[in-house]
Amino acid sequence: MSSPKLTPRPLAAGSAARVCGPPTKPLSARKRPRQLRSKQMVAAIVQAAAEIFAELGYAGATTNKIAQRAGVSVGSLYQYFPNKDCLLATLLEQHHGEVHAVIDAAIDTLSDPATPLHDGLHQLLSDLLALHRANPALTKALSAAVLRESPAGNAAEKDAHHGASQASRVSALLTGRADVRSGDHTAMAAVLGQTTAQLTRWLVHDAPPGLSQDALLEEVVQLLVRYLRTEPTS
Amino acid sequence: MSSPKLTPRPLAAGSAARVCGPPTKPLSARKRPRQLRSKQMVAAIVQAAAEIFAELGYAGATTNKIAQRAGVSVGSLYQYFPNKDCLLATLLEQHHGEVHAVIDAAIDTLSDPATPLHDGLHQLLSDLLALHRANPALTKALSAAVLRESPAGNAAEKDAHHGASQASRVSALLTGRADVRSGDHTAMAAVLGQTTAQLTRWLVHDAPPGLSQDALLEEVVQLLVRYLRTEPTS
Amino acid sequence: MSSPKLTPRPLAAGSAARVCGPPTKPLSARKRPRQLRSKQMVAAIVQAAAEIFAELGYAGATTNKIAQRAGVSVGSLYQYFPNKDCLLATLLEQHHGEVHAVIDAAIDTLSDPATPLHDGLHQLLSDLLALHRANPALTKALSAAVLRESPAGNAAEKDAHHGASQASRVSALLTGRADVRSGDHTAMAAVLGQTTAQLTRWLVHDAPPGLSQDALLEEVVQLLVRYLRTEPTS
Amino acid sequence: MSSPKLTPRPLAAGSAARVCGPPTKPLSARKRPRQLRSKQMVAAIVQAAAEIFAELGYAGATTNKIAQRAGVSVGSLYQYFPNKDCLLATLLEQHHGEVHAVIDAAIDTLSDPATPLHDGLHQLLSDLLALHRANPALTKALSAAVLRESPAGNAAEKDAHHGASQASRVSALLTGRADVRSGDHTAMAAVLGQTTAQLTRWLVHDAPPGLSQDALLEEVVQLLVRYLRTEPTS
DNA sequence: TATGAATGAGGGTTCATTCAT
DNA sequence: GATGAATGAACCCTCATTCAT
Repeated sequence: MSSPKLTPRPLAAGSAARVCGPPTKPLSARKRPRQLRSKQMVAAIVQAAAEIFAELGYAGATTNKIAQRAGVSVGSLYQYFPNKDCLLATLLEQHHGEVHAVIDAAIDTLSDPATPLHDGLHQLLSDLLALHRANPALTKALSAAVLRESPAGNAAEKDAHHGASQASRVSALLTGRADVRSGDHTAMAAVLGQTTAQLTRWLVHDAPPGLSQDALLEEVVQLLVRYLRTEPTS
Repeated sequence: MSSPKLTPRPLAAGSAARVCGPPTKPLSARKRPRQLRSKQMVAAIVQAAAEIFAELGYAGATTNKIAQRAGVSVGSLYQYFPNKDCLLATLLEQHHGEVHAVIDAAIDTLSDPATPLHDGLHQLLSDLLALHRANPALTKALSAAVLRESPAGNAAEKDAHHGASQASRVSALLTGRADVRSGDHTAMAAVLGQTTAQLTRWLVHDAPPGLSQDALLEEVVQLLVRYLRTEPTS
Repeated sequence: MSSPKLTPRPLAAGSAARVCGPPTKPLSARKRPRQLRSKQMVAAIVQAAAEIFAELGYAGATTNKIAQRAGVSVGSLYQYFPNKDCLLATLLEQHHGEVHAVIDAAIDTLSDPATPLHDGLHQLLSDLLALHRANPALTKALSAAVLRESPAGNAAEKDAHHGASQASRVSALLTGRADVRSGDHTAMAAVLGQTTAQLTRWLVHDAPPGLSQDALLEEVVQLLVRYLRTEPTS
Repeated sequence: MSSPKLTPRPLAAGSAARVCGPPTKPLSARKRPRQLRSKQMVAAIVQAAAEIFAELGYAGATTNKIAQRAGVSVGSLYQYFPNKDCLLATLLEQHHGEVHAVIDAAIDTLSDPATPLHDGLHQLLSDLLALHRANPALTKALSAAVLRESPAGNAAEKDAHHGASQASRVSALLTGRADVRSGDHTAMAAVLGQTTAQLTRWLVHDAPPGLSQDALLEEVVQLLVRYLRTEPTS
């Protein structure tokens, strides 16, 4: 520090290479009951972390507060999450999983040529908004945390990987749809993805007052639709 | 690295909401020379803060390091910036100033009907990118920091205010241009602004590898142009 | 690890390379008063450390306790001693200094051929005993601490170096005295040194009950004298 | 590494001075098999403790690591050794047992007037060195640990007791040998014992580089022989 | 009796902020 | 004003020990 130090710590103690997240070791049937306790404990900790991060932000959160909120001792927390960063990584992974699920669903929907571009994108954005609105404070805290240098690169990488595979699916989707204009579909998919992600966050966390959310949502949909569609010819 | 305590020190009595930034009090002619020293000092501190934040991020930066880099004592730093957050706020304000200047220029350019939408927007994005690229690490650190809860709400508000006035100018601009489709120009201006801001950040800090920056930039321009323009009729 | 440190911990906690001991930077005349305060502070901390180590041992001692005993804040302690080990190293260095002074004096005394071997050695042992008896608990704690792995190798090295130079002086001394038998004086000096050091500790800390300290001291002197002297011929 | 708290946990009521070491309670014939398991378990734990102490030192060792190395649960470890210190005490006792065996052998050898003083002492030292060299790291760790305050006074006392009986045997031996000079044989035995013990440690753990171990060993033998023998008359 | 998850006091260290000089 | 030594609350994390299973 690792010290408690940096990412090092000679850590400091806490070494760099430590793997994150609750261990998912295979276990004998004999251990079921403990296993159950573990699961519950991990769940409680993760839930508590989500709450505390949402309330105080990553920096303001302390492992002791999280443990307390979870109704658990710090020691137990550290049994399952070797350090604070791993708590964040876990939450991030979870969040990314949800986001990716929504996106996958949208990809599926839009893979059907019968689905109008507009409808598919509207659905996607609505779902993402719903996701964020389920716990706005948390998603905000997570957004803030990812920007810190090397949070839990682990989660980041995992997400990047998954994101990449989705990007190619989206790219293929664009190519496959007749109502999408030609162009560099790879680049377009990337722009599409970022725009969706960023504007969703914006709508949830910093929506300009005085404008209806629905109207703004529709605007964003328009932004995307008009970007993608073939020029309507007379 | 202690966390940004929400209630750090027992607040000194009567310091409910300390104002940020270097004091700009009017002063007697007698104090001119000191005034000068002050200016230089403040400048040195701000510069040092920019460097340290860029290098270590907001959380990793310490007021002592900043003071040292500035060649000044911590005490002096605290004379001009009542706390760490104010340093951030100042940097933020400065950055916002630069951004708004670029935007204002773009508004001016696009106010000329002779300027093609595409060209004006391309210029805007190029300039913003240049701005970020001048010190990517810093702008990244600032981006990360703004998301923390209550950074220096002060700066945020100031920016919001200025942003609002710009938004209405943009709105008017849209209304004034014949090549912009009709619609809720207020909402469109907001979407336009956010998209520009977020995608600029994206291009500078997280551009997807394997795609040319220029191509992506052009894609973003397309995104905006197609969003705004009237449908091209045959 | 820890918080978002860039150069982590790890720190393991407290990195290896940190230099120990109070800083001895040259300073302007202007800083005299502070300098004085510093000196006093360092002295108080060292004294407190000596007491606490003596009372609780190295492991049982805490930097907070030491700071408290010194009437100083932990922060100040860390201003002068970057970590706990350095406190130990300082104490060790100080102790070694005293020991070496005593030894140097004995070497000088015995360099005079007129000084009987017995008298010189008796004096040496008496002085060393007095040194240990001045603060038996501390010297015991120090003895215990040096054996820990890599305490503050710094001090150890410094001592080794000084010790080596003394060893060669002793070796020369043996060679120079007519009443010392011939032999491998280098090895003899080493044996002499170790025997002196170890038995001194023994006499102070673990003297067997029921035997007079004086008698034991004389025995040790005999041990050394008989080891060194030429065989008394009839 | 937490320090050896002197009053760690609120002492369980009525556990004023917990006895150390594996319980040696007499048991029914029925329990034989368990008895066997116990023996093996204790042996495994002791062995593991020896390894871990040797590798990490007393302070660096943790009961969990020891249990793991022994292939046993912490709980089991605590069943046989009420606390960490007892592990140390056990190891110490074991080591002392071995040392005393060597010493007893030497006493026996030297009780034979036909055995030259030199040869007997040389044998003694050789054997002690071999003992230490069998596991230098462990003996070093043990040496370091004994110096801590109140290690397991238990073992210390036991050793002291045994040591005392040996001391008197040695004293008698000295008195009985014609080639040993007259004097306070009690004191001489004590000095002899300590010198042997300390210099043995020294030779194994801190032998000065550049000098042959054999030569040093012979020097130590000389030290002792010359201390004890009657003056060789012409 | 064996297990190992759970506990939680306490440790070393950091750093925003103050204040005597 | 300027300085920087001093402060001390708080942080992350460890590990000896307990106890439900």
